[in-house]
Amino acid sequence: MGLIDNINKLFDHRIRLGIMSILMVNDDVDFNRLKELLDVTDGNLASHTKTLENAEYIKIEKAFIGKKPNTKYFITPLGKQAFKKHIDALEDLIRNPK
Amino acid sequence: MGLIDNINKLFDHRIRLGIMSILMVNDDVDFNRLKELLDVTDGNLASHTKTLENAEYIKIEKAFIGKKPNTKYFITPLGKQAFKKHIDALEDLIRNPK
DNA sequence: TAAAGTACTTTGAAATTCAAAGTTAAAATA
DNA sequence: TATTTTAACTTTGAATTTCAAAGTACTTTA
Repeated sequence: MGLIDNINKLFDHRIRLGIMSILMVNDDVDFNRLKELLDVTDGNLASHTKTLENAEYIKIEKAFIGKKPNTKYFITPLGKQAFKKHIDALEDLIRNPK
Repeated sequence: MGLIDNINKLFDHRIRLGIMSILMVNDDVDFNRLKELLDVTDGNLASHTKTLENAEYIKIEKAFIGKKPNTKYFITPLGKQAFKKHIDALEDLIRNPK
């Protein structure tokens, strides 16, 4: 087994890493806020959130705030767990690469 | 400026992350040892080391050990600096994503 | 009713990744 | 001496990923 096997491929990507990091510490974040924090285009953000959603690492909630449609993202328990494991693997790799 | 701008794209990739982590704590590591630690194919390892070499993050040294050719990899000061910066950005992102 | 905003989905091209096969040169073996 | 093996790649080509831009559907505001 290689050293990097516990590093989650889904989190190899900076944008997805950013999304997860943000969702780890914020109960909910909406589309535009994520877009602004990460400085990405709509389509790009949408495809990365979808990737994380397919893995059931995040979930989506749509609602109207006043008159405007609003989409919020949440991290799931599975996502939280996977992310923690990834961070642990990262720390391990960096501190302990034999 | 987005949250993830200080994350180095070259280190997004698990194999390159692994190579750098290993070279951060080992003065020199040879091709076969890297291959074994990371559990990758020859061609795959060669292309990732080349990517890091092109960025001048690592350097190569060829010699014969006894009768056998041997290739050693080292991290450069630039690479060390870039990697530290990346790790700091990662920590920042994870602890502080606003 | 026309224009603008939200949150996408689709598209298509470019970039990246990978294993496998091929290469080169030296070393060991027969 | 001829053949095989080993190290460390390079090349190839296919699959996958990434991305911005364009398109979509619905809603609100002017």
